Amino acid sequence: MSKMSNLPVHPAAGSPATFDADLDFGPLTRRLGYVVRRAQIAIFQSFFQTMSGAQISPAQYSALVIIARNPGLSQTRVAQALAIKKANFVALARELEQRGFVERRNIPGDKRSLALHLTSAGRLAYAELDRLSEDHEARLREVIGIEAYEALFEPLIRVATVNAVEPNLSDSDAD
Amino acid sequence: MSKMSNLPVHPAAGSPATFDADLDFGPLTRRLGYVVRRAQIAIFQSFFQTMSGAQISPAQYSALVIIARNPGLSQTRVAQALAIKKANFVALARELEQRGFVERRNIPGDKRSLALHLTSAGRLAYAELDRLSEDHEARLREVIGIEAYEALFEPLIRVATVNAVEPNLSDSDAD
DNA sequence: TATTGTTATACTCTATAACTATA
DNA sequence: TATAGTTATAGAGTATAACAATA
Repeated sequence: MSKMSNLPVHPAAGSPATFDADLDFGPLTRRLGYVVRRAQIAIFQSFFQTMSGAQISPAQYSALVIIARNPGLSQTRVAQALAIKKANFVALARELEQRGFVERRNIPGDKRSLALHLTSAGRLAYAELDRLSEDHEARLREVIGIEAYEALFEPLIRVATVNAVEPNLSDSDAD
Repeated sequence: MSKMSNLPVHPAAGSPATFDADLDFGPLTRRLGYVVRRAQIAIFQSFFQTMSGAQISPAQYSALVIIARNPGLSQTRVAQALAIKKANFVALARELEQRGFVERRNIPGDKRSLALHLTSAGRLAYAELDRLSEDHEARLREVIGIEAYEALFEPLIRVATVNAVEPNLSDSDAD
């Protein structure tokens, strides 16, 4: 019941994983999902290498960012922002608390909610993590060039909304 | 030990999952890994919607493509092409065989290897799947625009090679 | 000795349902 | 009734080690 460390996403790392030059990939290299998937795996592996000293997963880092920039949010709200089920966010939040990065404060108005804040140690760690992750971005820029790098964000963010609900519908389930 | 259907990657689908406009995401929207990850999840969900009739996962589709375009490859070779561990490819190959799409032939030269080929049913299914998946690409193009869409592939493929091993090293483990 | 396909296994991630205590 | 945090659980993905048959 105690696991200590939510890390791995696919940290086996070390291996090739490139596109095999003497095979015919046919339409695969023109399937955005396939290409994005391969890119995501590679980036996460690279992220783990860069962050190896810090023992932090991409999910943990993203949670720290949201909490740092939006202090006082509830767990449900942070989970929602990161598109994580609140049930699955519990373990993540708990570990960040146990490592002394995050505080879960009771708030006056509502005894159910817990407001998330960074501790001073959390702020320190976050600053360092942010620096490291910026180094990681720099590494990626070196691989694909600054122009291509810059050009990726807007379309990818747009793609991330393909399944967004139309704004004038029932808007049923929240989880 | 028999599971019949390797499907879901994250097919819960249906919900928003967009970037929350009234929260500060800080550096997150400038972290390629985060943006690529969110895009990948959205694309896979969209893929499942488009392919819902065909009952096919992205991994199964990609395997069919490789087998279709490179008939006679061994399991290990296909797994390698897709960056899947050969151990984990066993179930996938078995299901494609059980659904009548793929044949595993013994070859004269080597009694260990199994050569993978599409059956005629497999070729038929593959043609349909390819058509559907092209429809899916069209949908993505509509969301981000044709120019942005076209511009994504080359940089993403390049990113996918960030961790590629330098060509003049020990080249140890194969799996 | 090395490789192919395979099994077994552990761990992570995600989704769902249900509970509790509040509201 | 509805919501926040939580627990339990099942399914799917992935990594590792080991084995039998074959090379």
